[in-house]
Amino acid sequence: MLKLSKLTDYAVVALVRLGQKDEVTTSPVLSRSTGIPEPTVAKVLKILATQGIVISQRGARGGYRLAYPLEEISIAAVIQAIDGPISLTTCVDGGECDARSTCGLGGQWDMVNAAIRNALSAITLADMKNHTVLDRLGGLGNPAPSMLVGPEATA
Amino acid sequence: MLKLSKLTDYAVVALVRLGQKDEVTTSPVLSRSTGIPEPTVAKVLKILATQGIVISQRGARGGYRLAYPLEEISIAAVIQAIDGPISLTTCVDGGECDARSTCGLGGQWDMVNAAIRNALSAITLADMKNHTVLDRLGGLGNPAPSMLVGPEATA
DNA sequence: TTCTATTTGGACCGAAACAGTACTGTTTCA
DNA sequence: TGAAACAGTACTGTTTCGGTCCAAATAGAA
Ligand code: FES
Ligand code: FES
Repeated sequence: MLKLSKLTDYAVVALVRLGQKDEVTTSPVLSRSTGIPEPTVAKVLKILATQGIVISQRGARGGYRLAYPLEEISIAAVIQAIDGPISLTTCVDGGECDARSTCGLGGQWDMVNAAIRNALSAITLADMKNHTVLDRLGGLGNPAPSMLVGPEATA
Repeated sequence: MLKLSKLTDYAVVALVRLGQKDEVTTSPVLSRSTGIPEPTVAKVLKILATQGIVISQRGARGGYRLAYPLEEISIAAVIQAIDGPISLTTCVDGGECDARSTCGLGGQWDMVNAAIRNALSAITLADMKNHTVLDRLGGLGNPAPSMLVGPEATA
């Protein structure tokens, strides 16, 4: 469905919430303030900690805090942290593709990947919080001439 | 992993191949010329047919042909046909999200979705075939200030 | 006209990835 | 020393995905 995992969704919510106070916050507290079930938010935070996006403080009175200001954390970074690398297709770089020899459109996918990566890298968590995405980008990048073909395919 | 399904990958390959001859082609033929396993390419074509991207002709001497020229079929359209709608998160439009009330960043995801949709809509199958993506877009849209934060997260 | 070869159409099934949960161990502060 | 909080791992149920199989339809030949 080309949708990012629910975990990533939660991660963004949690991170934005974290960025609102500049102090360590525990998983239970974050769970209550975000509405995300506690075990889940804990898992997400753990992953983000290993990826260096949040800094953890163990022990009593411990918790998590952002490793960078919201302005410096891009959506792409969060997605990569949770879901792994952003490569749309299997046939990139060292990827294996059954049809490699006959396919014809060799590494064209890399271009598509780059396009998406760029789109996601241009949006920061601060933008998510402040609703300023359009401003910063000056209008969502390239015009995009409608969806083309668009067999309304909304099914 | 934010990767699109292998089926979509195959779909693009098959469609580009289809666009090279302006005549009906059968699944077995396409399978041989693309290297994609026959049952799989058949399935892909079937889906594309229901979505109106290719036109099917049943019976003996039947096969498939493109419903539009390659220039008018965007990557986004193909993805939507195979993988369903492009909505990165569960909490869009009518989507359900557990944390709706407390999350704070209401419909901000819609913006992200739009960004991706635009990036994908700007690339057509003809671009894939001719390697002219960069030309048409004048440089992949917005600069994208590095990945930001980029905890190399390539794991 | 009938029959058959050919090709698409739709249903089915097994495998893999994902989300969520639970438990145990380690660290820190009061 | 004890409680609080994170770290890591392992397990389980569910969903999605990739692949296979059989039935309906059409064109052409007999
Ligand atoms: S689609 Fe994989 S090599 Fe072309
Ligand atoms: S993340 Fe779902 S409503 Fe905000």
